[in-house]
Amino acid sequence: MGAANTVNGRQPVMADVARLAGVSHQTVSRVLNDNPHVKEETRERVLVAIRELDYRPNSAARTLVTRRSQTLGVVSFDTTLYGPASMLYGIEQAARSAGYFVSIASLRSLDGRSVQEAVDRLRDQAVEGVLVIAPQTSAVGALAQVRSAVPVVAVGSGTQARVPGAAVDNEAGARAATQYLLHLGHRTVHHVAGPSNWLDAQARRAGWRAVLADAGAPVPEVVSGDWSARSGYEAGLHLLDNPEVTAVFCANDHMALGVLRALNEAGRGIPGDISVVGFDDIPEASYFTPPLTTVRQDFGELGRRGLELLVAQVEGESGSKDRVLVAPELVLRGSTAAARGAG
Amino acid sequence: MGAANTVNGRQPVMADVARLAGVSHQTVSRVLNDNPHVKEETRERVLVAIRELDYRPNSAARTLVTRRSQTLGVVSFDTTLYGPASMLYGIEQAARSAGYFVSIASLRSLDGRSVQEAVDRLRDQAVEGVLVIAPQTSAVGALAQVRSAVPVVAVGSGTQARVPGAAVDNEAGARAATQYLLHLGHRTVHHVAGPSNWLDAQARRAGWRAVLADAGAPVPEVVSGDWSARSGYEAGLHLLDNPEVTAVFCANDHMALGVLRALNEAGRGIPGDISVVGFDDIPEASYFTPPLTTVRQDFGELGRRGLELLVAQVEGESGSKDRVLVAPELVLRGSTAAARGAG
DNA sequence: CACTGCATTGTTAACGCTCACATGACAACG
DNA sequence: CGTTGTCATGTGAGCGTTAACAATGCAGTG
Repeated sequence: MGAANTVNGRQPVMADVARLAGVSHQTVSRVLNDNPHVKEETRERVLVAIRELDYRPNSAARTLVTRRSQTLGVVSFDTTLYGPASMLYGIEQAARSAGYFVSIASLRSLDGRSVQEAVDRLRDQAVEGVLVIAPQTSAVGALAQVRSAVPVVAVGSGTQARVPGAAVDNEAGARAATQYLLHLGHRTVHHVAGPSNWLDAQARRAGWRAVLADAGAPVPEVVSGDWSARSGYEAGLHLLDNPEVTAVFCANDHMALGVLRALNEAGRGIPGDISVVGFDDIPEASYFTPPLTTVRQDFGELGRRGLELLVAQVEGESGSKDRVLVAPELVLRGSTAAARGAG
Repeated sequence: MGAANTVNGRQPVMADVARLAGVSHQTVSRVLNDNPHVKEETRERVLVAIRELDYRPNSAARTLVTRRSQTLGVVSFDTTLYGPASMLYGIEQAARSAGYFVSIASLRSLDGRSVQEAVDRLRDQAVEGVLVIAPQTSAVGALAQVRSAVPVVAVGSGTQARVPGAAVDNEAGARAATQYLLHLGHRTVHHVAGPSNWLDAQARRAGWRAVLADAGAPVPEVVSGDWSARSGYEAGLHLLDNPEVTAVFCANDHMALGVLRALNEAGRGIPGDISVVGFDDIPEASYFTPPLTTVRQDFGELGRRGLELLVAQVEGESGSKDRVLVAPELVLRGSTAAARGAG
């Protein structure tokens, strides 16, 4: 077998393959690019030579002449969180199957300058399009301002962003959760919201409020957190002050975890005394104490859809949609039950 | 101000800048590469022209001639998990500050072919080095076989990998956890292990066993899980069968969460009846019920150190280390207490 | 049999940059 | 006042690929 891998001590190039196969370099190029005007026998000979030398095309040279890098960029804020991490995973898979490479750039902070900086960084790499995972209003606002020669698509950034993107229908999810709690007979539902500068937090809060308003239920004051379990815990302590609380809808599972912890510590029964619902359905949610009723969103799917959107733009498909909404799903577990004295 | 961004409808190139500044393209190149042989006044003129046209160097052309892509590749298995996600984050930051771009490739499965495929994919992009986040023995084995013209470094892959890399000292962490439980007066410590094909799982198990052996404590049979909370829950159910269990060391926090859940359900007091220790210190660990004593490992640091290692290899620094061990730290919380009837 | 058309292959010129070397100016030196 | 050296700049080649066009051969056609 082959795998020489060097010719005169350097990486083999197209000309080396051509020489070995007894053809011109252009014929090698044709074989590589599946050009039909190559005799079958010649093609074979070239392929053998390629294998023999373990030749790999130089992507820089190809990019230089075709002006296509086959690379897409992903900008993300905190890939440590479950959501962004899962989206990134979905994105990479979709990119590969669409024939693109993926380059990443993470944001230092959320101001416009930082977003522009990351996009520039990717532009320097000649990416053909940019996908942004940054669900904060500031980031999205910055995004709308970004000067870019290439298409930019947002993923998971609420539904009102001024740039094309794929997002979960947060409002629908929040409505489903709130409605379910009301159906269980709770007089009203309290809400532990996410940071108000996150689009997702805004949408979930809006959905929750809309359902209460429609049902004529009182709309309690919102307690806000920062998505962390710690902030959920603090919100939980706050809710404990109010004996009327019987149902809580948390804007994400981590905060729900904190709430559960606060309630457990205080000896409140869940769901006996208080029902709790989360949002996200992180893998651990079924193993909370008690298992958490929550709204599942498929982050991987979101990433894939976002990437498809971007590819459509990059490849200039006319009439391609510029907005995709993914429906979330309410998952029932042990943290919710009928209100005391209700049906 | 400037930002013309096109010259005759195309992206500006070095020659356009040169013309505008009244110099040769080579002088522009010198300015861009901080060559000292440029008169200050000329440099200024060039910089102005660059800004005026919003010129950005074509990276493909530069890569073609310098044979350096300024890009490093990262191969990872499941970026959805907290550990890998955090490492990726650390890696990207370190890469940026070292002046490199980061391209990612995720693995479909863990066999050697898949690893080779991912590395090849990155090679096709002309990366100058590859960082692998894949802590399974199979992946590391495959890694040792990988044919690659560029340096390959593993991150978080136990301490015995046959390729250079950065890892947490899992054994030390496990020893610390086990020792602590023994000090609390527990007769012995049970272990919920990770999948046996993960190097981390092996090392943690080895550390646990070594301490028990040294202390002359009985070494109970190990219960194995797959890192998930679900498997921890099942392990917990299993442990409940044995009334002698008073202390459990879990190989990660998610499994510890499952164990907590099983014990809570069964009405066992934690830490009154049973003490539980985890490993990782995920952000939620302090909000488990009860808060989890665990072994903290700094994944971000791990990623940074791994990247530094890789950069040292890429830049051919002689005498550079090829192995870095990061020390973990035992974090005490509410899930552990002295054994009943002990000191 | 000259002529057209198609399949196959080769030749040459970009792509935009850096490297090696050439050039010109001007000061310092004997 | 020619020689040497140094700084600042320019010139030309080449990196490895694809695109455009040219050339060849061979079958089919009138």
